[in-house]
Amino acid sequence: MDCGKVEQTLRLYQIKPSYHRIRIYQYLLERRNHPSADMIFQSLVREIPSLSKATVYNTLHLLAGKGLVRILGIVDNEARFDADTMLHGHFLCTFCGCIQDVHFQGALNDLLGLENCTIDESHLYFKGRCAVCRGLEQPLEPGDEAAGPENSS
Amino acid sequence: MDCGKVEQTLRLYQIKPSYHRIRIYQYLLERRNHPSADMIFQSLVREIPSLSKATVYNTLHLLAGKGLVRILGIVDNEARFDADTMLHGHFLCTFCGCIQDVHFQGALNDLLGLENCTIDESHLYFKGRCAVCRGLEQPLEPGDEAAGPENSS
DNA sequence: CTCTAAATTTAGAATGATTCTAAACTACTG
DNA sequence: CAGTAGTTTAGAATCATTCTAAATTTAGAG
Ligand SMILES: [Mn+2]
Ligand SMILES: [Mn+2]
Ligand SMILES: [Zn+2]
Ligand SMILES: [Zn+2]
Repeated sequence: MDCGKVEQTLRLYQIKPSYHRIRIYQYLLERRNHPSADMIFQSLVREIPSLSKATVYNTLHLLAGKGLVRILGIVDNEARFDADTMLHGHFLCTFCGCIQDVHFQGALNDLLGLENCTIDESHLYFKGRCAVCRGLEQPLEPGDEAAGPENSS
Repeated sequence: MDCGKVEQTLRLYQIKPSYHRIRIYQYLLERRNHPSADMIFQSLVREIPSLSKATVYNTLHLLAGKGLVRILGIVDNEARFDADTMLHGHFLCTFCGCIQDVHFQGALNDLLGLENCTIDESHLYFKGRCAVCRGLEQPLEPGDEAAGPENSS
């Protein structure tokens, strides 16, 4: 992913493209892991030793507030982040911990009870056992970044 | 809600119906607030002064494990609990904090990418501003149990 | 009823993700 | 250079949840 392009996008969304912000957003765009704040921090701190975890949180919330990043509540006690803001769902394998994108066809025609509500966000989550983990007794050795099986889509 | 009926249901699900378990499950059945563990604890500890928060957590996880309760991840940093295990979605008003049930018509025909996965749980969440809070500058004074507007369904 | 073992409950400590705070640093302006 | 706003930092604070070990209750046997 081109760094200049990342910078442009940030500017487009009224975010001053500081070095840290570029690197954090770039990380999200390149790895489609749906990482936690700590996964981002651990990966980037190798190259940016001065990086603070507070900066990661600050930046992620800034990006989310501007609509560049979505916050997933699919895992207990830990936020996950996704630079893909198109409407799509997610599947969490409770065996290996991987999170896959789920695109769907068809739609919910009517949402009973929300007629007079304003909807800002929609989240569709599934949990279960992924294709790789089906039939396994032990989860596969997790990769460096806990990616689990590659997303097929 | 009849206490004997609650007891029966617990037994049906292989849960020994201790006094605390009955009261906690009964709370969930009567109030359809989608409460947090702490809301349950604060409400019940008035009548059961010896009640421990650990018991609330223990019981909720026991009930969830047996399929009598669903755990909602709709609110940041706090689990919410629902004794309604029928498939339905939820709407969180980010203004007043109420959580409403959302029943839907239509369905997702195909879930692309999950062909070889086992799905154990599905969650559909919406966030926005509820009918009562639309147009308000300040959220309504929250009720004792943070119920927000009554669920219309 | 009494005795034991298993199950349940309890208080409080520990955990861990996230948020807060105040200081240090950087980029820009004049 | 000096001043200001914006950014980053380390570490403390917060708070829901989990853990632990002891106390209590329950159920069954004698
Ligand atoms: Mn995604
Ligand atoms: Mn519900
Ligand atoms: Zn898996
Ligand atoms: Zn509301």
